[in-house]
Amino acid sequence: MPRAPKKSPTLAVDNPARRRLPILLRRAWYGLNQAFRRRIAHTGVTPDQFTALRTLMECDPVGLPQSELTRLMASDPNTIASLVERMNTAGFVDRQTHERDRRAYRIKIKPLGRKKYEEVREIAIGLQTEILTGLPADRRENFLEELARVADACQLTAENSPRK
Amino acid sequence: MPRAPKKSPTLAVDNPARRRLPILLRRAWYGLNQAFRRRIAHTGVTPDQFTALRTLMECDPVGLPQSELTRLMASDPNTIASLVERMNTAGFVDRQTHERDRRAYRIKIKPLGRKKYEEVREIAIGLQTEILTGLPADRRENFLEELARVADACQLTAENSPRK
DNA sequence: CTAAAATAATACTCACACGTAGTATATTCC
DNA sequence: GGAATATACTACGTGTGAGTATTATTTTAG
Repeated sequence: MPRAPKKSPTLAVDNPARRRLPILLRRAWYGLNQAFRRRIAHTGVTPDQFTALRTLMECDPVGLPQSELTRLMASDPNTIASLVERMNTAGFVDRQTHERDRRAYRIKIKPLGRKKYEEVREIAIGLQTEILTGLPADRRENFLEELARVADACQLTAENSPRK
Repeated sequence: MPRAPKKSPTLAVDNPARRRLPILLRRAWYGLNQAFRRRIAHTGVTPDQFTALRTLMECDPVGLPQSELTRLMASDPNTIASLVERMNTAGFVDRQTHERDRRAYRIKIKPLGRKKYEEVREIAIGLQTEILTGLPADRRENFLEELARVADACQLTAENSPRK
């Protein structure tokens, strides 16, 4: 027996008539990042630097090893190395040799970094709130839950797609 | 009269205990992009180049002005200029002066570009399918619909956050 | 205990996001 | 029709993402 006809004819997942995950993710991320960058440009902090500051503020009792910061930011050791270097130059963080592992650094946020974080955080909260008004209030938590699942899947797939 | 207690106490929208949109979007986009880059590295095409190829394939009767490509990719004129230059050097596209506006270019996809597009497209479809299995099948369309709303809101907010 | 493997970071490279400033061409307004 | 304005693009600089290769140190295996 043939399958029952579907409500919509079967289209390839990349058919322009359909909603496509990569395109939507790209547009959402670029838009959010761009809006954020513009709104915080006057503070001298970039979006990625804010991510690092937030990570340090939330996880920092005595500072984080650079490798741990890399992991928490779902980023790359090279990227974080230069990011931390700029933030060190800017006086946002302090970079000391790790006390038990002399290969490693321990990154600590400095008072100026805390001050910048608090300043930018207000703007970040406003922006996130503004964006989420695009969804009905009773859909938001569920949407974020599903987005978290997709994010997990993306990260897992990246880890399972080796460099070669 | 005080407000009735809520099921969960009210947390700031950026409280680490909550799901946060910027963090999830960042993780999803970086993961997806990284997985895609690794899987197509052997073709010599980058994720952004594939986005350009797709845009040209889907909208191209006689080629697109560079500014139109910029708009469709939700990107920046400078970024697209260098992207197109690399793709021109690689032989994926052709860049001619626009026939009616001598300031502008007309970007056309070349046979090699089409071939690369078809090759990478298969991988892109596989990846997108793989990621979406992280969501129950009956949730996918709705999720994409809501993500599209969020993407719209992000893009709109970016446009309304002027450079200065 | 020493050789091999794993780990933390760096250096160099390219791709790309995007800001500012400048050039060339089009359009508009008086 | 000529000046002001708008548009399409380029040149150049900074910040960031990420791959390869290399160095220093730690851990592990034999």
